[in-house]
Amino acid sequence: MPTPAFLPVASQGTVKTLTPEELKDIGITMVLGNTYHLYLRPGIDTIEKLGGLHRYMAWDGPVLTDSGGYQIFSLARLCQVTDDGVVFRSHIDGSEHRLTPELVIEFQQKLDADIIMTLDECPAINVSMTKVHEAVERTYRWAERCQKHHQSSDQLLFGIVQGGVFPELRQHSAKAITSLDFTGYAIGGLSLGEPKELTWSMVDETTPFLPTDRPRYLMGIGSPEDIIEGVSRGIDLFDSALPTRVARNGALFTMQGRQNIRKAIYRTKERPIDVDCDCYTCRTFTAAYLHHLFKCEELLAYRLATIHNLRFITRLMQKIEKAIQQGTFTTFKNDFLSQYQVTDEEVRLAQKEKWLSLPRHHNAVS
RNA sequence: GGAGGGGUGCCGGAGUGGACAAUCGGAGCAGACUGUAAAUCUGCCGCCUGAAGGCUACGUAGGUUCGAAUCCUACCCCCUCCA
Repeated sequence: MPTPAFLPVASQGTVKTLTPEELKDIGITMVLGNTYHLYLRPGIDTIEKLGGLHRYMAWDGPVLTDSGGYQIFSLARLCQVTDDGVVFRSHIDGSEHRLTPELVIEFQQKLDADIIMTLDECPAINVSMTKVHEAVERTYRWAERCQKHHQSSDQLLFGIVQGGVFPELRQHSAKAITSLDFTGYAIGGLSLGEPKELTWSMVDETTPFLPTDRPRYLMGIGSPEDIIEGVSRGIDLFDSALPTRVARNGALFTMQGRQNIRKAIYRTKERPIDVDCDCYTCRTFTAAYLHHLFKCEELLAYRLATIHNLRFITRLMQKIEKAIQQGTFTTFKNDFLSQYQVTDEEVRLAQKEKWLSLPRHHNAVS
């Protein structure tokens, strides 16, 4: 069973604001690139000519590239999905492009990533069961084509399970995708706005169908509390833009939960943002100084905050690993979650209300 | 001494008889962010209140009017120009 790992997002060939050296110091082992973004800019061939993504971004650790399936969802206005593939308009200049399962495999080969993903269709969370069903079927057919087209033996190809918030579709997709022989299996299409309980129940619908001897990758999950939940459900790999994005917006992870460094109470706080943390930021600067940098929109603020949040996550992963080895994971989980006070009840209910108010044809929540 | 311009909420700055507690910025305060079109977005922001509602407000003091930040009179202060 592999050690649980978190991959920071480096869509454009960079974990925003950090150098590879800093990532190493923080303890990051693998990063996530994005085929869609790198295809549009600078272009897959450009990166290939320059020696592949590792050399291009000066990162000698492993790289996992996402296929661009998520962008079909997040840039839906610019995309049109057919059985053949996706026709989309560039969000940069409006030019038209086409992505197919085969092209996506070729692109990722040219990028020379270590782990690559099949092209999947990731529908928005509030679409009808019929549409999600279509997406599940298409994702399966695309997975088949990706696998057929995948020749390189030194690149690991992962398949992706879809199914929205519908238990039967999750199961169906999991069975279908695992009928194909992939090195690892990902659970996609979650954490798109649905309530947490639903996210986890969908994970629980899926995992029983995944082979126990292959890594399981929960895509797009990356808050501290969610990583712990995921690990407790047998997930090995996580990625998310959350730790880094949230950092740039002033939200910092601490053992007592997420804290907004721009809050007035930090103006004069002489201690580091998280006294338990060993990151460069916490070793060197007071919360008051960080607060000031954020207020002034100084560029250093974003770097220091990103360093801290990523270090918080890598330390969390280390603690998780240790707890698993010692057989004390459940205790660790309970201790962590009780200390790391997640969103309060009021906020949770507001989120649920928001979710219930979303337009949909079939409501998966009873 | 004369001529002209101006004084609006924490700041800048609209408004120039009713739809104004007052556009819009900024600052301030709080919240969100999960396979990154994000150094982004949202809310609050005179006082009292959870809200309904009420109260006090546009330099000061009077006045005109059903009604004034907006019109009139006087005064105070600031800026520019001429002596």
